[in-house]
Amino acid sequence: MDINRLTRLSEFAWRIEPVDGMRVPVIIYADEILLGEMDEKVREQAVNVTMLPGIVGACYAMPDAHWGYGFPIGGVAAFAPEQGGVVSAGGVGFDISCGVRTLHTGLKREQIDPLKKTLADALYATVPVGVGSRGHIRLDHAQMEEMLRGGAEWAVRQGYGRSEDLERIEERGRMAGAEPEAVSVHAKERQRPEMGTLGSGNHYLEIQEVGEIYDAAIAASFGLASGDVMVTIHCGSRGLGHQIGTDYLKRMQAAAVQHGIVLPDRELACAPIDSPVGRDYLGAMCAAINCALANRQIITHLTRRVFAEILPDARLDLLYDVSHNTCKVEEHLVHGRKRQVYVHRKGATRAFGPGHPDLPKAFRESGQPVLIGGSMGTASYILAGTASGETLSFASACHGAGRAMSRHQAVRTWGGREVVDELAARGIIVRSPSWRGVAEEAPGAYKDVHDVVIAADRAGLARLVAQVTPMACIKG
DNA sequence: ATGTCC
Repeated sequence: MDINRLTRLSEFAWRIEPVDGMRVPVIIYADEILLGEMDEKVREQAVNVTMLPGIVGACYAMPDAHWGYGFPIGGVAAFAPEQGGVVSAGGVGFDISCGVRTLHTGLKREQIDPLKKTLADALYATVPVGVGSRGHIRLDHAQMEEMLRGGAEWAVRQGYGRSEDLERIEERGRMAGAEPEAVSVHAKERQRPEMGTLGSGNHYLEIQEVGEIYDAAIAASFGLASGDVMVTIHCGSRGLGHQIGTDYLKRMQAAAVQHGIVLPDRELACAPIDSPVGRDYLGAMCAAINCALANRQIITHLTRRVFAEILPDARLDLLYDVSHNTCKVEEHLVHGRKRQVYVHRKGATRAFGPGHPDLPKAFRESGQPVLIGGSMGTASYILAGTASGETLSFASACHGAGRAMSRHQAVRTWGGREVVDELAARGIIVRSPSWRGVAEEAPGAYKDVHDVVIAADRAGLARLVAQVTPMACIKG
């Protein structure tokens, strides 16, 4: 990105003034190097978003931002319904409520190391992974409706997990406002065989070791110490969320025309929050959030079953579960006044700071855990929400490394077998049904996640707490 | 991300 087109606010913040149809500014959080590597498309897309009706504050880009469908991935934008604010399917993303949850095994590296291969094989055999992977659960119509309304709370009721898990999930495991009737029959049919499956692309299940600690007090309050072994699950709402995205994109294109909304880009299709299509989408999207929460809950249950057989002492207590593709109604300060706004976070993690009333007691002092997944074979990071994030980004932070190279380019550059061998030489076991998938996800195809989280920390979006490094990765 | 093109 051309740095000369931006006004520098600080070492880690850049601004584009609102001109030519922009209703609010764009603010990008990144250091000069990350900004230099960022695609011009991020600037163009963020500028386009500021032209949508009812946008408030600014359109924000996180340090891991890259080119997405309509909205940049790593983008945050909030809209006010009383100002004709809109909701956009492209502003949430196709993998609705894709997210990350991290579990504490309660074990140290030395206890896991001799059984790493056994665990990787057993997890790979138990958790369905890959394109079109199918699970063992088949929900009938009534169960599907209950799942879409109940989320992880429903999953726990079905025996997939523990009631104490729910405290450690955004929305306490159940997103209010879900309307299963706003979800097409086709979307539900696609989801029927896919409950409890990991999917493909950047989704994974990883065994990780806590490495460096950056904030000792918060790490201790999260129960993290160097050498501890964690399990992280990264996946979303599978076919259901994707189909909802497809269904509503079409309806929103018509709705935008009908409501006279001028779209700078067709991909920004949207509908007023207070309109039939807008309300239906929000109901369907909340149902997809519940689907993703239930999905991660079932995979957690499968993971615990595997550990119970191999390492019966493993606790696998849930640290936290975050979603990074959502639109949520939240109260935020807009020009110094508290207002209810619809915050789109696409490839951006909610990062509520200390004292936020929606956080469970365990995180009232520290701020919520912000889980940042790296690429396969690189570190992941655990951060904590800050008070400053509220005014900087509607309490949002980055979500991952962000691609530096297209999938196509990655496949031309590496072979899957080569990537697996290289990682094995570094002690990282990879199990995947797809060599191509592994090549697409080669660590070199991603930006350096370390630079991304440093930028997020220095910009004040979230506070660095701990680094975790991979031991074994089950890859879709 | 995705029954990687209805």
